[in-house]
Amino acid sequence: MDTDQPLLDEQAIQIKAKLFRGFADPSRLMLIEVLRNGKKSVGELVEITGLSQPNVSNHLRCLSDCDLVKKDRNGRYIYYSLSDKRITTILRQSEQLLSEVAKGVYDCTRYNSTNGLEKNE
Amino acid sequence: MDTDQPLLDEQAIQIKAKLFRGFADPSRLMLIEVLRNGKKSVGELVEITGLSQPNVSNHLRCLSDCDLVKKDRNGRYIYYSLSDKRITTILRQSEQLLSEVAKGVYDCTRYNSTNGLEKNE
DNA sequence: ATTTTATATTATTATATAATGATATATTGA
DNA sequence: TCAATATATCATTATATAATAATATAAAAT
Repeated sequence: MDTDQPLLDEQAIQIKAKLFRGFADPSRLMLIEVLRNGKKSVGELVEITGLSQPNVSNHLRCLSDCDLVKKDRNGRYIYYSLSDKRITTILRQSEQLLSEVAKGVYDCTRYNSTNGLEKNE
Repeated sequence: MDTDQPLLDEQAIQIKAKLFRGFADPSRLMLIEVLRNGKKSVGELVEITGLSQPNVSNHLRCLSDCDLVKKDRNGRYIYYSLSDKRITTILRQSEQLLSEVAKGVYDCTRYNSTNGLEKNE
């Protein structure tokens, strides 16, 4: 057994996991997916996603803190957009991966969140 | 305001978010990172990561259910390895993205898990 | 200045899930 | 068969975090 592997950089792991958590929530991911089509105001995001306004706002703040989206105020509207096109690349590649492993992921019971996709009307 | 966007495919979002949750936990991500260097038995993974054996086993089951890793029994040992090289690609691209947004992610306070990196001795 | 509209914040509650401890199930060899 | 080793399962507990409701702030228009 080879226990003398180069040590794992725990900080690097932590931060990478944290990055993925940005994509790992259905509501946040939905917002990101919508933003792939170009910038949107908070109100538009609320309408399109059906999420509540505070919920959208909270997730946007999270994504913005993580520099995954950037904001751009125009009058009373604040337009959000993806900060980096690598985000799109990662999403595209995940879709390709999913085309292989979708069934397994679908059936996976360890986590099975049903949050985030209820309408608010 | 354009509310007549093509409807979001909620099932697709759910499953994609679920895929990312595979990568979103430090312990699981650590296992995946180790497996980037080639297949390892459960015992080796326990040693290398410092996680407890049941914890490793649980996470491996999760990853295996999701078809992100595959198992290969050899005598009493079960060797795990990454199932698809797209996983490596996604990880590499996330590293690139992180090189841009690392500070934001690091500072992000919305989620701040400190789990998963304690030793078990 | 007040009202209206757009967005953000905050405290609270509920839920998902990670870690642990105890135990069970292989597999091999004596 | 029994002991030893390797891995898996399961119930429990603890924690992280998503959603909500209520409220606050900011900008523009009247």
